[in-house]
Amino acid sequence: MLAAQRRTLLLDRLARDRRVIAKDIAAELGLSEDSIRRDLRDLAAAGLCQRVYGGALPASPAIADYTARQAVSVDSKQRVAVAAAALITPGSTAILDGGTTALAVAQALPATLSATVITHSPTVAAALGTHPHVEIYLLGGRVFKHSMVACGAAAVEAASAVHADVFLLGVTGVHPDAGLTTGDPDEAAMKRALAQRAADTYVLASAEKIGAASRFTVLPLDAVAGIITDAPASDDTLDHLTARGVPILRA
Amino acid sequence: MLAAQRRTLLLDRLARDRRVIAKDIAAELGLSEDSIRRDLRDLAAAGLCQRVYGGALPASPAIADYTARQAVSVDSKQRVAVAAAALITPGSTAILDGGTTALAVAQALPATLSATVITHSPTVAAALGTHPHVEIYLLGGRVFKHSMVACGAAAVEAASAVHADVFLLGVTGVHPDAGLTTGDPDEAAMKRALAQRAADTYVLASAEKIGAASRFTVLPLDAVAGIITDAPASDDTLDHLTARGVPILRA
DNA sequence: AACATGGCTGCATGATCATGCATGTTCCTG
DNA sequence: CAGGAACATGCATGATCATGCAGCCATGTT
Repeated sequence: MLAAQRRTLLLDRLARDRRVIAKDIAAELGLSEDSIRRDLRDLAAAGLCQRVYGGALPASPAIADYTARQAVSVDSKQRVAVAAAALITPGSTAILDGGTTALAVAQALPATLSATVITHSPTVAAALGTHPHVEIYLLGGRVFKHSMVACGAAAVEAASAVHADVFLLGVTGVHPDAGLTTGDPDEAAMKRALAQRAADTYVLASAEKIGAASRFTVLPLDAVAGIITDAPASDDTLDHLTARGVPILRA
Repeated sequence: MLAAQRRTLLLDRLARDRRVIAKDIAAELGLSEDSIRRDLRDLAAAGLCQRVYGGALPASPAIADYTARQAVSVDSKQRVAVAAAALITPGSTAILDGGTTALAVAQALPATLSATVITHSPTVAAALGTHPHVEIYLLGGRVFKHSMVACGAAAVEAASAVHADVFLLGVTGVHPDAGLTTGDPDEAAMKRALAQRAADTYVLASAEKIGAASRFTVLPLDAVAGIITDAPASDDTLDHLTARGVPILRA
Protein backbone atom coordinates (compact mmCIF):
# COMPACT_ATOMS: atom_id res chain seq x y z
CA MET A 1 0.00 0.00 0.00
CA LEU A 2 1.31 3.37 -1.01
CA ALA A 3 1.44 6.14 1.56
CA ALA A 4 -0.82 8.30 -0.59
CA GLN A 5 -3.35 5.48 -0.74
CA ARG A 6 -3.31 5.20 3.00
CA ARG A 7 -4.37 8.82 3.22
CA THR A 8 -7.32 8.31 0.91
CA LEU A 9 -8.17 5.24 2.95
CA LEU A 10 -8.27 7.40 6.04
CA LEU A 11 -10.53 9.93 4.32
CA ASP A 12 -12.70 7.11 3.07
CA ARG A 13 -13.12 5.69 6.54
CA LEU A 14 -13.80 9.16 7.78
CA ALA A 15 -16.62 9.55 5.30
CA ARG A 16 -18.01 6.11 6.07
CA ASP A 17 -17.71 5.94 9.86
CA ARG A 18 -17.68 9.67 10.63
CA ARG A 19 -14.54 9.11 12.71
CA VAL A 20 -11.14 7.46 12.69
CA ILE A 21 -9.21 6.03 15.63
CA ALA A 22 -5.46 6.12 15.17
CA LYS A 23 -4.74 3.00 17.16
CA ASP A 24 -7.29 0.87 15.30
CA ILE A 25 -6.09 1.90 11.87
CA ALA A 26 -2.49 1.32 12.86
CA ALA A 27 -3.34 -2.19 14.01
CA GLU A 28 -5.39 -2.88 10.89
CA LEU A 29 -2.68 -1.77 8.50
CA GLY A 30 0.23 -3.10 10.52
CA LEU A 31 1.88 0.27 10.92
CA SER A 32 2.99 2.27 13.91
CA GLU A 33 0.55 4.73 15.37
CA ASP A 34 3.11 7.42 14.68
CA SER A 35 2.66 7.08 10.95
CA ILE A 36 -1.10 7.28 11.20
CA ARG A 37 -0.83 10.28 13.47
CA ARG A 38 1.48 11.95 10.98
CA ASP A 39 -1.04 11.30 8.21
CA LEU A 40 -3.89 12.71 10.24
CA ARG A 41 -1.82 15.73 11.14
CA ASP A 42 -1.06 16.44 7.49
CA LEU A 43 -4.65 15.87 6.40
CA ALA A 44 -5.82 18.26 9.08
CA ALA A 45 -3.27 20.83 7.94
CA ALA A 46 -4.72 20.52 4.45
CA GLY A 47 -8.18 21.09 5.85
CA LEU A 48 -9.38 17.60 4.95
CA CYS A 49 -10.17 16.42 8.44
CA GLN A 50 -10.39 17.64 11.99
CA ARG A 51 -7.82 16.34 14.40
CA VAL A 52 -9.08 15.25 17.81
CA TYR A 53 -7.55 13.41 20.72
CA GLY A 54 -7.34 9.74 19.76
CA GLY A 55 -8.05 10.12 16.07
CA ALA A 56 -9.86 12.45 13.69
CA LEU A 57 -13.30 13.61 12.59
CA PRO A 58 -14.52 14.76 9.16
CA ALA A 59 -13.78 18.39 8.35
CA SER A 60 -17.21 18.99 6.82
CA PRO A 61 -19.92 17.00 5.05
CA ALA A 62 -18.93 18.43 1.67
CA ILE A 63 -15.34 17.33 2.01
CA ALA A 64 -16.41 13.90 3.14
CA ASP A 65 -18.53 13.52 0.03
CA TYR A 66 -15.71 14.58 -2.21
CA THR A 67 -13.27 12.11 -0.80
CA ALA A 68 -15.77 9.29 -0.84
CA ARG A 69 -15.51 9.29 -4.61
CA GLN A 70 -11.93 8.13 -4.46
CA ALA A 71 -12.44 4.55 -3.42
CA VAL A 72 -9.53 2.52 -2.27
CA SER A 73 -8.35 -0.46 -4.28
CA VAL A 74 -8.97 -4.13 -3.74
CA ASP A 75 -12.39 -4.07 -2.17
CA SER A 76 -15.55 -5.78 -3.20
CA LYS A 77 -16.75 -3.10 -5.59
CA GLN A 78 -13.40 -2.93 -7.30
CA ARG A 79 -13.42 -6.65 -8.08
CA VAL A 80 -16.92 -6.44 -9.49
CA ALA A 81 -15.98 -3.35 -11.46
CA VAL A 82 -12.96 -4.96 -13.07
CA ALA A 83 -15.01 -7.98 -14.12
CA ALA A 84 -17.78 -5.77 -15.48
CA ALA A 85 -15.36 -3.54 -17.38
CA ALA A 86 -14.45 -6.56 -19.49
CA LEU A 87 -18.02 -6.62 -20.83
CA ILE A 88 -17.47 -3.30 -22.57
CA THR A 89 -15.60 -4.60 -25.58
CA PRO A 90 -13.72 -2.46 -28.10
CA GLY A 91 -16.07 -0.94 -30.64
CA SER A 92 -19.20 -1.69 -28.68
CA THR A 93 -21.77 0.66 -27.22
CA ALA A 94 -22.57 0.37 -23.53
CA ILE A 95 -24.98 2.06 -21.18
CA LEU A 96 -23.37 2.67 -17.81
CA ASP A 97 -25.55 3.26 -14.77
CA GLY A 98 -24.82 5.70 -11.96
CA GLY A 99 -23.70 4.97 -8.43
CA THR A 100 -20.38 4.09 -6.86
CA THR A 101 -20.01 0.68 -8.45
CA ALA A 102 -20.67 2.01 -11.94
CA LEU A 103 -18.20 4.79 -11.25
CA ALA A 104 -15.64 2.15 -10.37
CA VAL A 105 -16.39 0.44 -13.69
CA ALA A 106 -15.74 3.67 -15.55
CA GLN A 107 -12.44 4.08 -13.77
CA ALA A 108 -11.53 0.44 -14.38
CA LEU A 109 -11.87 0.70 -18.15
CA PRO A 110 -8.51 0.41 -19.88
CA ALA A 111 -7.14 3.77 -20.96
CA THR A 112 -6.83 2.55 -24.55
CA LEU A 113 -10.41 1.36 -24.91
CA SER A 114 -12.24 2.63 -27.96
CA ALA A 115 -16.00 2.40 -27.37
CA THR A 116 -19.16 4.42 -26.88
CA VAL A 117 -20.55 4.86 -23.39
CA ILE A 118 -24.00 6.23 -22.69
CA THR A 119 -24.70 7.37 -19.15
CA HIS A 120 -27.13 9.43 -17.13
CA SER A 121 -24.57 10.08 -14.42
CA PRO A 122 -22.49 13.26 -14.62
CA THR A 123 -20.00 11.70 -12.24
CA VAL A 124 -19.47 8.71 -14.52
CA ALA A 125 -19.23 10.99 -17.54
CA ALA A 126 -16.64 13.13 -15.81
CA ALA A 127 -14.61 10.07 -14.94
CA LEU A 128 -14.68 8.93 -18.56
CA GLY A 129 -13.20 12.24 -19.60
CA THR A 130 -9.72 10.81 -19.10
CA HIS A 131 -10.32 8.07 -21.67
CA PRO A 132 -9.34 9.64 -24.99
CA HIS A 133 -11.03 7.05 -27.22
CA VAL A 134 -14.29 6.64 -25.36
CA GLU A 135 -17.17 8.50 -26.95
CA ILE A 136 -19.45 9.79 -24.22
CA TYR A 137 -23.15 10.34 -24.67
CA LEU A 138 -24.82 12.06 -21.76
CA LEU A 139 -28.50 11.66 -20.91
CA GLY A 140 -29.86 14.80 -19.33
CA GLY A 141 -32.62 15.59 -16.89
CA ARG A 142 -33.20 16.54 -13.30
CA VAL A 143 -30.32 15.19 -11.24
CA PHE A 144 -31.26 13.03 -8.29
CA LYS A 145 -28.69 14.06 -5.73
CA HIS A 146 -28.48 10.94 -3.65
CA SER A 147 -26.92 8.85 -6.38
CA MET A 148 -26.06 11.66 -8.80
CA VAL A 149 -28.00 10.45 -11.81
CA ALA A 150 -30.41 12.19 -14.14
CA CYS A 151 -33.96 10.97 -13.57
CA GLY A 152 -37.49 11.96 -14.37
CA ALA A 153 -39.57 12.32 -17.50
CA ALA A 154 -36.96 14.22 -19.49
CA ALA A 155 -34.28 11.64 -18.73
CA VAL A 156 -36.53 8.72 -19.66
CA GLU A 157 -37.41 10.53 -22.86
CA ALA A 158 -33.74 11.07 -23.67
CA ALA A 159 -33.06 7.41 -23.00
CA SER A 160 -35.62 6.34 -25.56
CA ALA A 161 -33.39 7.67 -28.34
CA VAL A 162 -30.42 5.39 -27.74
CA HIS A 163 -29.45 1.81 -28.51
CA ALA A 164 -26.66 -0.18 -26.93
CA ASP A 165 -25.13 -3.62 -26.80
CA VAL A 166 -24.96 -3.92 -23.04
CA PHE A 167 -26.35 -2.12 -20.00
CA LEU A 168 -24.39 -2.36 -16.76
CA LEU A 169 -27.03 -1.89 -14.09
CA GLY A 170 -26.33 -0.93 -10.51
CA VAL A 171 -28.89 -1.87 -7.87
CA THR A 172 -29.10 -1.87 -4.10
CA GLY A 173 -30.63 -5.31 -3.75
CA VAL A 174 -30.73 -8.68 -5.51
CA HIS A 175 -33.41 -10.81 -3.92
CA PRO A 176 -34.94 -14.13 -5.05
CA ASP A 177 -38.50 -12.85 -4.57
CA ALA A 178 -38.28 -9.06 -4.86
CA GLY A 179 -35.94 -9.21 -7.83
CA LEU A 180 -33.67 -6.27 -8.58
CA THR A 181 -34.50 -3.29 -6.40
CA THR A 182 -33.44 0.25 -5.68
CA GLY A 183 -34.44 2.93 -3.20
CA ASP A 184 -36.09 5.57 -5.37
CA PRO A 185 -39.08 5.19 -7.73
CA ASP A 186 -37.83 7.67 -10.32
CA GLU A 187 -34.46 6.00 -10.32
CA ALA A 188 -36.11 2.62 -10.78
CA ALA A 189 -38.09 3.90 -13.75
CA MET A 190 -34.98 5.33 -15.35
CA LYS A 191 -33.07 2.08 -14.91
CA ARG A 192 -36.00 0.21 -16.39
CA ALA A 193 -36.05 2.52 -19.40
CA LEU A 194 -32.33 2.01 -19.91
CA ALA A 195 -32.66 -1.77 -19.73
CA GLN A 196 -35.08 -1.63 -22.65
CA ARG A 197 -32.51 0.14 -24.80
CA ALA A 198 -29.78 -2.50 -24.55
CA ALA A 199 -29.56 -5.99 -26.00
CA ASP A 200 -28.19 -7.42 -22.75
CA THR A 201 -28.42 -6.16 -19.18
CA TYR A 202 -25.85 -7.18 -16.59
CA VAL A 203 -26.24 -6.42 -12.89
CA LEU A 204 -23.39 -5.05 -10.78
CA ALA A 205 -23.88 -6.68 -7.39
CA SER A 206 -21.06 -6.65 -4.88
CA ALA A 207 -21.44 -9.24 -2.14
CA GLU A 208 -23.45 -7.14 0.31
CA LYS A 209 -26.20 -6.60 -2.28
CA ILE A 210 -26.96 -10.31 -2.65
CA GLY A 211 -30.07 -11.24 -0.70
CA ALA A 212 -30.99 -7.62 0.04
CA ALA A 213 -34.15 -5.86 -1.13
CA SER A 214 -35.10 -2.19 -1.35
CA ARG A 215 -38.51 -0.62 -1.81
CA PHE A 216 -38.80 -0.32 -5.58
CA THR A 217 -38.40 -3.06 -8.13
CA VAL A 218 -36.35 -2.28 -11.22
CA LEU A 219 -36.66 -5.55 -13.09
CA PRO A 220 -37.48 -9.19 -12.45
CA LEU A 221 -34.54 -11.50 -12.19
CA ASP A 222 -35.18 -13.23 -15.50
CA ALA A 223 -34.93 -9.96 -17.42
CA VAL A 224 -31.15 -9.81 -17.18
CA ALA A 225 -28.39 -11.60 -19.02
CA GLY A 226 -26.24 -12.06 -15.94
CA ILE A 227 -25.34 -10.95 -12.44
CA ILE A 228 -21.73 -9.99 -11.72
CA THR A 229 -20.79 -10.58 -8.11
CA ASP A 230 -17.91 -11.44 -5.85
CA ALA A 231 -20.07 -13.21 -3.28
CA PRO A 232 -18.68 -16.53 -2.03
CA ALA A 233 -19.51 -19.58 -4.10
CA SER A 234 -21.48 -21.20 -1.30
CA ASP A 235 -24.02 -18.39 -1.00
CA ASP A 236 -27.57 -19.68 -0.51
CA THR A 237 -29.24 -16.80 -2.34
CA LEU A 238 -26.99 -17.33 -5.32
CA ASP A 239 -27.91 -21.01 -5.36
CA HIS A 240 -31.57 -20.00 -5.57
CA LEU A 241 -30.80 -17.67 -8.44
CA THR A 242 -28.79 -20.28 -10.29
CA ALA A 243 -31.64 -22.75 -9.84
CA ARG A 244 -33.93 -20.29 -11.58
CA GLY A 245 -31.58 -20.03 -14.51
CA VAL A 246 -30.04 -16.64 -13.78
CA PRO A 247 -26.42 -16.69 -14.98
CA ILE A 248 -23.92 -15.72 -12.30
CA LEU A 249 -20.61 -14.19 -13.38
CA ARG A 250 -17.95 -14.53 -10.71
CA ALA A 251 -15.77 -11.46 -10.27
CA MET B 1 8.38 -4.08 -25.72
CA LEU B 2 8.35 -0.55 -26.97
CA ALA B 3 8.43 2.31 -24.52
CA ALA B 4 5.10 3.59 -25.80
CA GLN B 5 3.54 0.17 -25.21
CA ARG B 6 4.86 0.15 -21.71
CA ARG B 7 3.17 3.46 -21.01
CA THR B 8 -0.22 2.25 -22.12
CA LEU B 9 0.32 -0.82 -20.00
CA LEU B 10 0.96 1.43 -17.03
CA LEU B 11 -2.25 3.34 -17.68
CA ASP B 12 -4.20 0.10 -17.99
CA ARG B 13 -2.79 -1.20 -14.73
CA LEU B 14 -3.66 2.11 -13.17
CA ALA B 15 -7.25 1.73 -14.33
CA ARG B 16 -7.47 -1.88 -13.20
CA ASP B 17 -5.74 -1.70 -9.83
CA ARG B 18 -6.21 1.99 -8.96
CA ARG B 19 -2.47 2.19 -8.31
CA VAL B 20 0.92 1.31 -9.70
CA ILE B 21 4.03 0.52 -7.69
CA ALA B 22 7.23 1.33 -9.54
CA LYS B 23 9.25 -1.47 -7.98
CA ASP B 24 6.69 -4.17 -8.81
CA ILE B 25 6.26 -3.14 -12.42
CA ALA B 26 10.02 -2.94 -12.86
CA ALA B 27 10.40 -6.48 -11.56
CA GLU B 28 7.55 -7.74 -13.70
CA LEU B 29 8.89 -6.25 -16.91
CA GLY B 30 12.54 -6.88 -16.14
CA LEU B 31 13.46 -3.20 -16.35
CA SER B 32 15.12 -0.87 -13.94
CA GLU B 33 12.95 1.15 -11.63
CA ASP B 34 14.44 4.25 -13.20
CA SER B 35 12.75 3.62 -16.51
CA ILE B 36 9.39 3.07 -14.87
CA ARG B 37 9.86 6.20 -12.82
CA ARG B 38 10.68 8.13 -15.95
CA ASP B 39 7.50 6.84 -17.59
CA LEU B 40 5.38 7.76 -14.60
CA ARG B 41 6.96 11.18 -14.45
CA ASP B 42 6.12 11.84 -18.09
CA LEU B 43 2.58 10.50 -17.76
CA ALA B 44 2.04 12.73 -14.76
CA ALA B 45 3.35 15.71 -16.71
CA ALA B 46 0.76 14.93 -19.37
CA GLY B 47 -1.94 14.86 -16.71
CA LEU B 48 -2.62 11.15 -17.23
CA CYS B 49 -1.73 10.03 -13.75
CA GLN B 50 -0.80 11.37 -10.38
CA ARG B 51 2.73 10.72 -9.17
CA VAL B 52 3.10 9.69 -5.55
CA TYR B 53 5.94 8.38 -3.46
CA GLY B 54 6.49 4.75 -4.46
CA GLY B 55 4.42 4.73 -7.63
CA ALA B 56 1.43 6.48 -9.12
CA LEU B 57 -2.34 6.86 -8.76
CA PRO B 58 -4.97 7.59 -11.42
CA ALA B 59 -5.53 11.23 -12.23
CA SER B 60 -8.88 12.31 -10.87
CA PRO B 61 -11.10 14.02 -13.47
CA ALA B 62 -11.01 17.35 -11.74
CA ILE B 63 -7.27 17.24 -11.40
CA ALA B 64 -6.87 16.16 -15.01
CA ASP B 65 -8.93 19.12 -16.07
CA TYR B 66 -6.77 21.54 -14.22
CA THR B 67 -3.28 20.20 -14.74
CA ALA B 68 -3.56 19.10 -18.35
CA ARG B 69 -4.83 22.43 -19.50
CA GLN B 70 -4.41 25.80 -17.93
CA ALA B 71 -2.58 25.22 -14.71
CA VAL B 72 -1.62 28.78 -15.53
CA SER B 73 -3.72 31.68 -14.29
CA VAL B 74 -5.38 29.60 -11.59
CA ASP B 75 -5.50 32.60 -9.29
CA SER B 76 -6.94 34.73 -12.04
CA LYS B 77 -9.72 32.24 -12.72
CA GLN B 78 -10.39 31.91 -9.05
CA ARG B 79 -10.95 35.65 -8.67
CA VAL B 80 -13.30 35.73 -11.64
CA ALA B 81 -15.11 32.66 -10.32
CA VAL B 82 -15.74 34.16 -6.91
CA ALA B 83 -17.12 37.35 -8.44
CA ALA B 84 -19.32 35.36 -10.82
CA ALA B 85 -20.62 33.09 -8.08
CA ALA B 86 -22.22 36.13 -6.48
CA LEU B 87 -24.48 36.47 -9.54
CA ILE B 88 -26.19 33.20 -8.69
CA THR B 89 -28.50 34.52 -6.01
CA PRO B 90 -30.56 32.41 -3.60
CA GLY B 91 -33.73 31.13 -5.24
CA SER B 92 -32.63 32.01 -8.76
CA THR B 93 -32.05 29.74 -11.73
CA ALA B 94 -28.70 29.91 -13.47
CA ILE B 95 -27.19 28.28 -16.52
CA LEU B 96 -23.55 27.41 -15.92
CA ASP B 97 -21.27 26.81 -18.87
CA GLY B 98 -18.51 24.21 -19.05
CA GLY B 99 -14.76 24.69 -18.93
CA THR B 100 -12.31 25.29 -16.15
CA THR B 101 -13.54 28.75 -15.21
CA ALA B 102 -17.15 27.62 -14.92
CA LEU B 103 -15.98 24.67 -12.85
CA ALA B 104 -14.28 27.12 -10.54
CA VAL B 105 -17.56 29.01 -10.26
CA ALA B 106 -19.35 25.82 -9.23
CA GLN B 107 -16.75 25.20 -6.57
CA ALA B 108 -16.92 28.80 -5.40
CA LEU B 109 -20.66 28.68 -4.68
CA PRO B 110 -21.44 28.85 -0.97
CA ALA B 111 -22.32 25.47 0.51
CA THR B 112 -25.61 26.82 1.82
CA LEU B 113 -26.82 28.25 -1.49
CA SER B 114 -30.32 27.26 -2.46
CA ALA B 115 -30.75 27.66 -6.21
CA THR B 116 -31.24 25.82 -9.48
CA VAL B 117 -28.28 25.32 -11.78
CA ILE B 118 -28.63 24.13 -15.36
CA THR B 119 -25.48 22.89 -17.05
CA HIS B 120 -24.34 20.89 -20.03
CA SER B 121 -21.06 19.96 -18.37
CA PRO B 122 -20.89 16.67 -16.46
CA THR B 123 -17.82 17.97 -14.65
CA VAL B 124 -19.69 21.00 -13.37
CA ALA B 125 -22.67 18.86 -12.42
CA ALA B 126 -20.43 16.48 -10.50
CA ALA B 127 -18.84 19.38 -8.65
CA LEU B 128 -22.29 20.67 -7.69
CA GLY B 129 -23.11 17.32 -6.13
CA THR B 130 -21.64 18.51 -2.85
CA HIS B 131 -24.10 21.40 -2.58
CA PRO B 132 -27.11 19.95 -0.79
CA HIS B 133 -29.53 22.73 -1.70
CA VAL B 134 -28.61 23.24 -5.32
CA GLU B 135 -31.04 21.64 -7.74
CA ILE B 136 -29.09 20.38 -10.74
CA TYR B 137 -30.57 20.07 -14.19
CA LEU B 138 -28.33 18.32 -16.68
CA LEU B 139 -28.49 18.93 -20.43
CA GLY B 140 -27.54 15.79 -22.34
CA GLY B 141 -26.00 15.07 -25.68
CA ARG B 142 -22.76 13.99 -27.27
CA VAL B 143 -19.93 15.07 -25.00
CA PHE B 144 -17.20 17.11 -26.61
CA LYS B 145 -14.12 15.80 -24.86
CA HIS B 146 -11.84 18.80 -25.08
CA SER B 147 -13.93 20.94 -22.78
CA MET B 148 -16.19 18.19 -21.40
CA VAL B 149 -19.54 19.66 -22.39
CA ALA B 150 -22.54 18.21 -24.16
CA CYS B 151 -22.86 19.62 -27.67
CA GLY B 152 -24.64 18.89 -30.90
CA ALA B 153 -28.22 18.78 -32.05
CA ALA B 154 -29.58 16.84 -29.07
CA ALA B 155 -27.97 19.19 -26.59
CA VAL B 156 -29.25 22.29 -28.36
CA GLU B 157 -32.69 20.70 -28.43
CA ALA B 158 -32.53 19.97 -24.69
CA ALA B 159 -31.47 23.54 -24.04
CA SER B 160 -34.57 24.87 -25.75
CA ALA B 161 -36.71 23.54 -22.91
CA VAL B 162 -35.17 25.58 -20.11
CA HIS B 163 -35.44 29.14 -18.81
CA ALA B 164 -33.03 30.86 -16.47
CA ASP B 165 -32.29 34.19 -14.87
CA VAL B 166 -28.60 34.30 -15.72
CA PHE B 167 -26.18 32.46 -17.96
CA LEU B 168 -22.52 32.42 -16.97
CA LEU B 169 -20.71 32.01 -20.26
CA GLY B 170 -17.13 30.84 -20.61
CA VAL B 171 -15.23 31.80 -23.76
CA THR B 172 -11.67 31.62 -25.00
CA GLY B 173 -11.52 35.14 -26.38
CA VAL B 174 -13.05 38.58 -25.86
CA HIS B 175 -12.09 40.80 -28.78
CA PRO B 176 -13.39 44.25 -29.79
CA ASP B 177 -13.95 43.16 -33.40
CA ALA B 178 -14.41 39.38 -33.28
CA GLY B 179 -16.64 39.54 -30.23
CA LEU B 180 -16.93 36.51 -27.95
CA THR B 181 -15.23 33.50 -29.48
CA THR B 182 -14.46 29.86 -28.82
CA GLY B 183 -12.52 27.13 -30.57
CA ASP B 184 -15.21 24.72 -31.72
CA PRO B 185 -18.27 25.40 -33.92
CA ASP B 186 -20.59 22.98 -32.12
CA GLU B 187 -19.57 24.43 -28.79
CA ALA B 188 -20.25 27.92 -30.10
CA ALA B 189 -23.71 26.89 -31.26
CA MET B 190 -24.50 25.35 -27.89
CA LYS B 191 -23.37 28.44 -26.00
CA ARG B 192 -25.47 30.57 -28.34
CA ALA B 193 -28.51 28.42 -27.67
CA LEU B 194 -27.98 28.71 -23.93
CA ALA B 195 -27.66 32.49 -24.12
CA GLN B 196 -31.14 32.63 -25.66
CA ARG B 197 -32.59 30.79 -22.68
CA ALA B 198 -31.44 33.25 -20.01
CA ALA B 199 -32.56 36.77 -19.23
CA ASP B 200 -29.00 37.96 -18.75
CA THR B 201 -25.70 36.56 -20.00
CA TYR B 202 -22.46 37.31 -18.20
CA VAL B 203 -19.08 36.43 -19.63
CA LEU B 204 -16.36 34.77 -17.53
CA ALA B 205 -13.14 36.28 -18.86
CA SER B 206 -9.97 35.96 -16.85
CA ALA B 207 -7.29 38.44 -17.84
CA GLU B 208 -5.57 36.37 -20.54
CA LYS B 209 -8.82 36.10 -22.51
CA ILE B 210 -9.16 39.85 -22.97
CA GLY B 211 -8.06 40.88 -26.44
CA ALA B 212 -7.81 37.27 -27.65
CA ALA B 213 -9.91 35.77 -30.45
CA SER B 214 -10.60 32.18 -31.47
CA ARG B 215 -12.05 30.87 -34.70
CA PHE B 216 -15.77 30.75 -33.98
CA THR B 217 -17.96 33.56 -32.76
CA VAL B 218 -20.42 32.82 -29.98
CA LEU B 219 -22.12 36.18 -29.64
CA PRO B 220 -21.49 39.82 -30.45
CA LEU B 221 -20.32 41.93 -27.56
CA ASP B 222 -23.56 43.85 -27.21
CA ALA B 223 -25.56 40.67 -26.58
CA VAL B 224 -24.30 40.28 -23.03
CA ALA B 225 -25.22 41.96 -19.78
CA GLY B 226 -21.65 42.17 -18.57
CA ILE B 227 -18.11 40.85 -18.70
CA ILE B 228 -16.50 39.66 -15.49
CA THR B 229 -12.75 40.04 -15.55
CA ASP B 230 -9.74 40.64 -13.36
CA ALA B 231 -7.77 42.40 -16.08
CA PRO B 232 -5.98 45.56 -14.92
CA ALA B 233 -8.03 48.74 -15.00
CA SER B 234 -5.76 50.35 -17.57
CA ASP B 235 -6.30 47.69 -20.22
CA ASP B 236 -6.71 49.16 -23.73
CA THR B 237 -9.07 46.46 -24.95
CA LEU B 238 -11.33 46.98 -21.97
CA ASP B 239 -11.40 50.70 -22.66
CA HIS B 240 -12.64 49.94 -26.17
CA LEU B 241 -15.34 47.68 -24.75
CA THR B 242 -16.43 50.26 -22.22
CA ALA B 243 -16.59 52.88 -24.95
CA ARG B 244 -19.02 50.63 -26.79
CA GLY B 245 -21.23 50.38 -23.77
CA VAL B 246 -20.31 46.87 -22.63
CA PRO B 247 -20.48 46.78 -18.83
CA ILE B 248 -17.28 45.53 -17.19
CA LEU B 249 -17.54 43.87 -13.78
CA ARG B 250 -14.23 43.92 -11.91
CA ALA B 251 -13.37 40.70 -10.09
C1' DA C 1 30.85 1.64 -45.49
C1' DA C 2 31.68 5.07 -42.03
C1' DC C 3 29.77 8.43 -39.33
C1' DA C 4 26.56 11.47 -36.75
C1' DT C 5 22.30 11.91 -34.35
C1' DG C 6 18.77 11.06 -31.15
C1' DG C 7 16.10 8.11 -28.19
C1' DC C 8 16.14 4.65 -24.69
C1' DT C 9 18.26 2.40 -20.97
C1' DG C 10 20.99 1.28 -16.71
C1' DC C 11 24.09 2.82 -13.21
C1' DA C 12 26.14 6.05 -9.75
C1' DT C 13 25.51 9.93 -6.80
C1' DG C 14 23.60 12.99 -3.55
C1' DA C 15 19.06 14.58 -2.04
C1' DT C 16 14.59 13.71 -0.28
C1' DC C 17 11.07 11.10 1.91
C1' DA C 18 8.73 7.54 4.95
C1' DT C 19 8.94 5.01 8.95
C1' DG C 20 9.81 3.35 13.67
C1' DC C 21 11.76 4.23 17.99
C1' DA C 22 13.11 7.06 22.03
C1' DT C 23 12.30 11.12 24.62
C1' DG C 24 9.81 14.43 27.05
C1' DT C 25 5.25 16.82 27.04
C1' DT C 26 0.30 17.25 27.04
C1' DC C 27 -4.14 15.48 27.73
C1' DC C 28 -7.83 12.49 29.55
C1' DT C 29 -9.82 9.67 33.30
C1' DG C 30 -10.73 8.21 37.71
C1' DC D 1 -3.91 14.75 41.97
C1' DA D 2 -1.99 10.41 40.02
C1' DG D 3 -1.63 7.12 36.41
C1' DG D 4 -1.90 6.07 31.85
C1' DA D 5 -2.82 7.09 27.09
C1' DA D 6 -1.98 10.04 23.32
C1' DC D 7 0.95 13.34 21.54
C1' DA D 8 5.02 16.22 19.20
C1' DT D 9 9.66 16.14 18.28
C1' DG D 10 14.23 14.58 17.03
C1' DC D 11 16.92 11.09 15.17
C1' DA D 12 18.50 6.86 12.65
C1' DT D 13 17.68 3.83 8.90
C1' DG D 14 16.27 2.27 4.71
C1' DA D 15 13.58 3.22 0.56
C1' DT D 16 12.65 6.20 -3.15
C1' DC D 17 13.77 9.95 -6.07
C1' DA D 18 16.11 13.41 -9.59
C1' DT D 19 20.04 14.15 -12.08
C1' DG D 20 24.02 13.39 -14.83
C1' DC D 21 26.65 10.26 -17.44
C1' DA D 22 27.86 6.49 -20.47
C1' DG D 23 26.58 2.56 -23.37
C1' DC D 24 23.45 0.60 -26.77
C1' DC D 25 20.68 0.57 -30.80
C1' DA D 26 18.01 2.29 -34.70
C1' DT D 27 17.87 5.65 -38.15
C1' DG D 28 19.50 8.78 -41.41
C1' DT D 29 23.50 11.10 -43.71
C1' DT D 30 27.80 11.62 -46.02
